[in-house]
Order: sequence, then C-alpha cells, then structure tokens
Amino acid sequence: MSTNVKDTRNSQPAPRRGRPKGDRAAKRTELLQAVIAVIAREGYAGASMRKVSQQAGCTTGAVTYYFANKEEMIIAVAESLFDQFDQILDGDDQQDVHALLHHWLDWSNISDTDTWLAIFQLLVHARHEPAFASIVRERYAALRSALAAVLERGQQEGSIRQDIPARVLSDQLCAMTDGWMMLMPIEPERFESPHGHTLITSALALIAPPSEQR
Amino acid sequence: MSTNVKDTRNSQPAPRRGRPKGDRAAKRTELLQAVIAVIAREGYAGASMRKVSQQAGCTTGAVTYYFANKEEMIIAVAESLFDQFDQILDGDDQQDVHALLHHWLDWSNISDTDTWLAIFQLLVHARHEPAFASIVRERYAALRSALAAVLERGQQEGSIRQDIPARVLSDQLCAMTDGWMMLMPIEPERFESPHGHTLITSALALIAPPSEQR
Amino acid sequence: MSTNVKDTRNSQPAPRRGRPKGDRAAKRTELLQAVIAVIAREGYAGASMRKVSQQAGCTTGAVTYYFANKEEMIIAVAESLFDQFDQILDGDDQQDVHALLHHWLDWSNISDTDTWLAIFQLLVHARHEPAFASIVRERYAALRSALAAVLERGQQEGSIRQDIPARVLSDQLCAMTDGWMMLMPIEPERFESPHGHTLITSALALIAPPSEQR
Amino acid sequence: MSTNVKDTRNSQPAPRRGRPKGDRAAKRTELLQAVIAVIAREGYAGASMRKVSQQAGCTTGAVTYYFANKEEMIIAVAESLFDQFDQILDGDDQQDVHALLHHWLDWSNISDTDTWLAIFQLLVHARHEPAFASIVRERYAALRSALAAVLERGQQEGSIRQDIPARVLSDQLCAMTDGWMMLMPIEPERFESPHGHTLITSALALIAPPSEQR
DNA sequence: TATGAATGAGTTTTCATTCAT
DNA sequence: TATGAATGAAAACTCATTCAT
Repeated sequence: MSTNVKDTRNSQPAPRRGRPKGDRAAKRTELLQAVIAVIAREGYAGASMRKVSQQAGCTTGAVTYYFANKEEMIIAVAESLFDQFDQILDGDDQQDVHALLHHWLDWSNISDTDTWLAIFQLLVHARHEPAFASIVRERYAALRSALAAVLERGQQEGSIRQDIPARVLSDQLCAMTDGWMMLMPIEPERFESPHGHTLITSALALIAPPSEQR
Repeated sequence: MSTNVKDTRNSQPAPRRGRPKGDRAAKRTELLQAVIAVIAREGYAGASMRKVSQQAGCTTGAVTYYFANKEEMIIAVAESLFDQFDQILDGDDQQDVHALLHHWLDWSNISDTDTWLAIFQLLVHARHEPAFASIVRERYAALRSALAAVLERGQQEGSIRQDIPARVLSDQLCAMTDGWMMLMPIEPERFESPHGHTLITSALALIAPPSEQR
Repeated sequence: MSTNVKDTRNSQPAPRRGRPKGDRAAKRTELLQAVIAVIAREGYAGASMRKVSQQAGCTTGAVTYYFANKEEMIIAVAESLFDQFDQILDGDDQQDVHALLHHWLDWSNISDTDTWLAIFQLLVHARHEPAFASIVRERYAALRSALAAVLERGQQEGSIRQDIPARVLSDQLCAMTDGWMMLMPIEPERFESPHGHTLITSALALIAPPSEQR
Repeated sequence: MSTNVKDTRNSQPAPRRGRPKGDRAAKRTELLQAVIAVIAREGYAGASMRKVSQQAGCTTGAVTYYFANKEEMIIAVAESLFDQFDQILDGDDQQDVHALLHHWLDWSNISDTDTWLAIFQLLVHARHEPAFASIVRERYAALRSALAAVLERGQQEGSIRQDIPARVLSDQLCAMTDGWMMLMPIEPERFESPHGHTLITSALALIAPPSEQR
C-alpha cells in the first residue's frame, strides 16, 4: 500500500522559481483549498472526498492520488489552515496592541471567511481524529502564545490590565472568539455591526486596565 | 472491534418480542440518553442510529420506532439536552451571584459531562440542520437571558462591573464557556485544577467591578 | 399460530339482525375499505400495512389480527373488489344494451372511483401474487361472460354487429376499458368530457352493426 | 432461494477492481437491459436495485454508480424502453397499413417480450413517479400519433373505416393492446394462437370499413 | 501521472411480522 | 379481542478506497 512510489516525487527536474505550474505541490494546494471550501460550506460531517473532487473540478481518483487517505487529507488541511491563520495574524503591525486585537477580534477584516469556518469545524472534530488533535494542540498553543506575547507587551505599556496573567487573558480571549465563531453561522445578525462592534469594544473593555473603566 | 464489550451484550437471555410492560415515555427517555452518550463519545458525525441502538441495547428498528427519522431524533435530543441544561442551572441558589457563576463556569461540578459535550456537538452542527437551528436560537437565547438577569442583579448589588451592559457580559461569558468546551476534549489537562480553577477565577475577575481590581 | 382460538368466534351470543356493530365481519369490511382506499391513493407498491392501519384509524396489530398476513389481506381485498364491481354492474337495467354499455364505459357514473383504481392495481400485480391470480382469472372471466351475454342479446336484437362473436367483442371492450383505466390517472384531461365522451361514443360505434355506420 | 442459479454466479474468477476496458455507455446499456429483465420478471414493485445488480452480475454500488438514484434509473429505463419500442415500429414497412397493424397487434412477432412487459409495468406506476409520468405523456403520445398517421393513410386508401377519426381509432387500438398486455401474464393461453390470432383479426375487423363487414 | 469504474461496508429508512400484555 | 412495542430483513443511498488502464 505504502510503496516507494512516492520517493520518485523528490526527483523533480529542478526547483523552478515562482509558482510552479502543473507541479505536484501546486495541485495539492489547489485541492486543499477545495477541501477548505467544502468544509466551510457543508461542515465537517458533510465533507466527503467526492464533494471535494467536484469542488476542485477533478476526479475522485485525483484526490486519492494526492492524499493517501482521508485522514492524511484532513491533516494536510489542518496544517494548511493554521498556515493561513498565521499569515493573517503575521500581516499585522505588531507594534500596536489595540490594532492587533481589533484585527484579531474583528473577523469582518478577514478576507477569507472559509479559513475561519473550516478551522473551527476541524477544531471541534479534532477529538475524534487523534492524529489531527496533536496538530491542534501544538499550533493552536502557538497562536495563544503569540497573542499572550502581545498582551504582555500591552501590560508593560499599561494599556492592558495587569491583575490577570497575559497567558490567561490570551486563553480567555481565544475561548471567547471560538465561542463567537460557533454561533456566527447560526445567528449571523448578532455579529454584524453595530451589534458585532459592541462585542469587540466590550471585549477590549474587559481586558483594559481599571483606570480606563468607569 | 475496539473492545469485546459487545460480546456481553449478545449474551442477553433472548431477544424478547412482543409488548413489554415499560411505558413509552420511559423508553424514549432511555433512548435519548443513549443518543447523548453516543454523541458525547463519538461526536456528531459518528452518531449513527446503529451505534445508538447498540448503546441502548436494542435493534435499529426500535430506535426508528420511537423516532420517525434521524432529524426528529436529533431535535428530540436537542430539546432534552436543553432541558437537562436548564435543570442544572435551576438547581442553583439564585440569590448568590458568585455561587451561580461558579456553578455556571465550573464544569467539574456538573455531574453529567455528556450533557455538555453533546450539546456542544449539536450547537456546532445546528447550522446544517435548519430545523434544529431554530431550537438552538430560542433555547440558547433563553439561557443567555437567564444569565444576563443574574448579572444585572449583581450589577445592582455592586458585585459586577457596571460599565458593560449585563446582556453583553452574558454573551461574552457564554462565548467563553463555549470556547472552553471546545478545547476541553482536546486538552483536558488545561481544564483540570489547579489550571482550570484559574480560568474561573480570572473570568470572575474580568467581570468584577474596578474597585476589586488592583 | 393457527390455534383453535378462532373457533370461539362462532359462539357469538345470537345472530343479530341488520348490520352487526362491532362484529368481526364488520370490522374486517371496514379494514378492507381502508386497504382499497390506500391502494387507490398510493398504488399497489405503496400500500403498506402500516398505511392501511393509519387509514383505518387503528393499530398495526389490529390489521394483522384480522388478516393472518399480507397475502391473505390482498386476497380478501381482491374478492371484496370484485364483489363491489359486480354490484356496480348488477345495479343496471339489464334490458337496455346501450344503457349497460354506457354504464360500463362511463366511469364518471361510477360512484366509487377507488374501486376501479384499486382493482386495476391488483390486476397488474396479479402475476406476482399467484394465489391472487387465480381469483382474477375466475372473477374477471365471469365479468367478461356477463358482458358477452349482454352483447349476444344485442346481436340478436340487431343493435350489435354480428360479424364478430359476442365473446370476442366482450374481450375487446374489456381490454379497451382496462387500457383507458391505465392512462386515466396519467392523462386525466383525455378522459374528461367532451373528449372522454368521444371515446365512449366511438367505442359504441365500433361495435355497432354496419347499417349504422356511414 | 427459488433456484440455485446464484451459486454459479459466485463462482466467478474474482471480483475485479479498478478501471475496466469497456466504455461507459455500453455498461450503462447493459445495466438498463438488466433492469428491464428484472421488471419484466418481478414486476415494478419487486424491482429493487439489489435484484438489478444480481441480474447484471455486479454489486449494488455499481448500479448506483451509473444511476444517481432509483428515480433516475427508472427514467433512463423508460427512455430506453420507448426507444426500443420505437425501433420495433420503425422496422416496419410503412407502406402497408395492414402489415403494420399486424405487427403492432401481434406480440408473438416481437422478439423481446421483456420490452412489452416492462413498459407496461412502468406505465401503470407512472402515476406515482411524477418525473416519469411526463415522459410517458410525451413519448406515448408520439406513439399514438404515429399509429394515427398510419390509420389516416389507411382511411384515405379506403382500407380503414372513415366514420371515426383516425386519432380516436388510434387511441382505441392503443388502449386495447394495453388491456391485452395486462392480462397476458395472467392468462397466457388466451393470447396464444389460435385464440390470440382471433383477437388480432377481430381488432382489424373493428376498424375495417363497413363494406368489408357482413 | 492521472483516471474513473467498481467495490463493499455503512447509513437512514421502511416494512411485514411477532408476541407479551 | 385488541394493542403496540420490538424485531430483523431488506431497501435506497453514500462513501472511502482500490486498481486496471
């Protein structure tokens, strides 16, 4: 089953520059985007490999050719999703704490909603996909750490309350956004402005120092 | 396959036919508990009616006898879950705000973890089960309102910060607990004491009035 | 299974006059009508015993109590249908050949359309219900004979063409009405007046003596 | 169960997987023939996809691979049946009215009885398969029109009675053959020669001009 | 490298039938 | 008599996976 056929993959002619067209990696990325789109649209339970192939406009054989099995595909998707997630956050100006938080909290700024929806779907099912759960643990922990670092800087600057450790604040904020994401597809009106804006403002108020409270 | 537990099930005296003595409502409740257990254990996607029947120790025919189809079963489970959830909250001493919040936030107090896990699984999939989504909207909104009422009382007593409307605070706390529930099965160690206790304490600190902050 | 319990049935208190209320036979007849209604509405393939019990407003147990199994029920229905069919025809003034034919051909005169629809459904499936096929052979042959007798009388009176044996004419007319019945549910507009009337008139023209033709 | 034919099917060399050489259309046609055979043998109600797959010597998965669902399969069968039916009629010498009628009426000439039996089964159930009913309306109307055209030619030639419109005559003949088809499986002896021949001869007599009648 | 026909286990659902009450 | 809970086989359908081409 796991023959050595794959070894020949490394014997690509030469590392071409730019986006390698027709390349294995490119096609794989294309398929991963299709998977993400399907998960965002149909949910995790409804994401069959057949639908993925239809979304990607290719055959079922193509999907199983690029991914040995479904588990491998899901894991690849998870990694890809966290990569995209990291990029979204890395694009931020890391100097300004409030800007980052606004960006972090304000999903309306986020170009690709599919990423959010899909990652959430996978987070929920991570429990039953053990191989994928460890990825979640590692990468999600990294995200929380990144946010914690920003918050700690804010605490030093005096713009974030200091009575709660940055790490804990980070955990709370992450949990809160996860909770929002869960209800967003069910009650979208609650997350559109101006109501949605209130959530962000009040979240910032929660973590502001006492001097800024009335 | 995973365990030989099933063998003990097959050694039942004999598959009895005909009209049993038990009443319909009791059996229905029993089946609903089986569904909840399966969802909590296998997740929503893995909750097939076959597994439910095995969990309940009956045939698939029996399950479809009590529930016309899967959707009806899921809806019945949703109602049952919210009922259980309401009971958990109603059991509280409604006078003491902090006690309620402790209870609300401290899942270690909650006897039946299955209820939490299953309700969360259903919340996530409500989006793709329209008939069920409306139930979630109504009943979950009621839960948030109940919490908001308690928080408002706390604000009048001066034990809850007053710069954020009680309704918004309630939304934030609910989102936060949802976010915790999501990660709990993946990283259980983060939610056991003493670490878990820190989460509750800090959540209470977040909503405490500024005078209590340092 | 076929215990002697049924023998006690004959020990009814006394042969009451009129329609025996609550009697076994009455209930059975009631159920048969329900079966006929279901077959007419849902077709043979869709006529499950559950639907019959719902139609009759009783339990599934009641149906299986009155009919040992489905085959027996279908046979009972077949007999009942032919009985009703005979009654419809017997009600006719047997003197007037054309009146009978009109009645025979004009289903709009027939009070109970269900009888026609159900009997046709059963005729089609008789082939795969051997026990029922023999009933069809006997009773349907009797119907054709009755029609043939009327036609023969018409031939003697000179109102029916004589170049074709009455028996054959009867077969042709029966086949024709069967063919109409088949298409009636699919293309009802073709069988409503005035178009439907044309069919009857022309059928009568087909069997009229040559002198009446132009 | 009824016969041990199935045992010989299990002794196939080995259930081959993977892409076979045969083209899709050919296999589809093969499957359609299997469906027709099953319907002709078991009736519409008994034509399950499992039996179809057994008839075709493949798995149920293969059948659902070629037909998205049963309705689509039935529709494909209907189209195929009408195509075969058209071919039967097109094979005729269209010049000779009586030859066509003989062919039309004489099913003993028709090689593939399955076509007749299956098409009749579907006609009966068209009522409960709306998507299929429209096909029946269109294609069956086309058949009647074709027959009407031939009859009209016959009327002009003087070989068909002129007191009844060709279109009505066509309807009557079609209804008559449908009625025959219905009883054929139940009382086959009535449709074998010489008795069956009488039916055809007399049908021709019914539509003959009065001059040819005695 | 890529295809897509075919598989077979699994899912929801329906149904005739059985039987303790 | 009559009920209705429960059964178990079969139906339609889905899907991850395999593999000859």
